[in-house]
Amino acid sequence: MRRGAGARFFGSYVNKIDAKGRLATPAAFRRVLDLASENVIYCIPSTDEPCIECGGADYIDNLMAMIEGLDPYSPKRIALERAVATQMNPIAPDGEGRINLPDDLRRHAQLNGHALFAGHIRSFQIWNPDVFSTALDEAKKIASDAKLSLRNPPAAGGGQ
Amino acid sequence: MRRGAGARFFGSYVNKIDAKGRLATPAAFRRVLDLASENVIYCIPSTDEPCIECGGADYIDNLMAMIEGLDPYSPKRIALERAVATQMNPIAPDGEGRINLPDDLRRHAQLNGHALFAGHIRSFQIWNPDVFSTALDEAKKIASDAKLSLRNPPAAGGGQ
DNA sequence: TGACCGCCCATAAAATCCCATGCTATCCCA
DNA sequence: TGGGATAGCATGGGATTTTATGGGCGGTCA
Repeated sequence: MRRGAGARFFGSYVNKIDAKGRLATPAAFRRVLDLASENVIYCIPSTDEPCIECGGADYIDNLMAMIEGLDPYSPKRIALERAVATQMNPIAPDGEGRINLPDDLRRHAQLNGHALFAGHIRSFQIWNPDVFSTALDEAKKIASDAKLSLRNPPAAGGGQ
Repeated sequence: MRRGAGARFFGSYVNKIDAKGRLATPAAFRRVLDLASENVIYCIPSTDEPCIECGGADYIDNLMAMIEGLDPYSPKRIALERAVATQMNPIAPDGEGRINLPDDLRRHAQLNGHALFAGHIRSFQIWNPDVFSTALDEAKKIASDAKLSLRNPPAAGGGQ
């Protein structure tokens, strides 16, 4: 099984939020996160959608690198730093890989009894399952158009 | 050079789904997948047909390269990630090369007792055998016309 | 003092590992 | 060329491990 740099978040999983507010992260995602080396999941409310964006150490490293590529005192950079850093929640899962989301995150994603984990390759998102299903339908429509404009990357084999 | 870079999925095979839901992948396909280097088969429900699209590491690498070429937060990319990544299932075959398909995939392909593996050159598909036979008849009809639009590939540089 | 959090253990269901078994195709040697 | 030996393959089933979930307990901080 490929690990670390090459590992990706795939698939979607629905888990229960128990009476104590705990939510088990899917085992497949835990393996990608590599919690053994750093027991933290970084969670931030999406600015555009009612969901929570999550990732591990390399997700946050990549995000920081993109921001730090901007000019040090540009308004854009300062705004991004503020918007991202203040909203970011590093959450440590318990021994069984469960997390306890803060109230504001839970409210932002409209979570109640169950939560859906959606793999987004280098990150994953947490959704209310019902809200997600409509978002997925939307995405499929856009994707079926977008697919037609995808091109084979140079030097790669066939496939489409 | 990756072993199996030139290998292709040819032929069709019908295997049984046993009482535990396990399904043996044809040995010929296993060799193409090169499970020795990464024991995963990537499976996604086809958007257009009642079947499951499957491939190995290079299949997914190619797909991901197309998506990751887009800007990180562009709506198109997010839609593609959602439509593709959340529907993608990385499935690890057991010691005998058998896979256990999740319920949603099994339902999408209308699988019950037996499953048909259909080679598609760089990927393969899993079908209900009965459904496949009508799809094959359709394809044969279209193919006899489509052949006329085939052209010779450029002589130089193309191969690998 | 009381809500909450981190830590520990329990459990049932599901996934996975490991070994066994016929059957078939292939190989090898006379 | 023929026929026995051998290896590969799809399939079956018991044993083991993983995983999601539930609950208890002590500390801590307001």
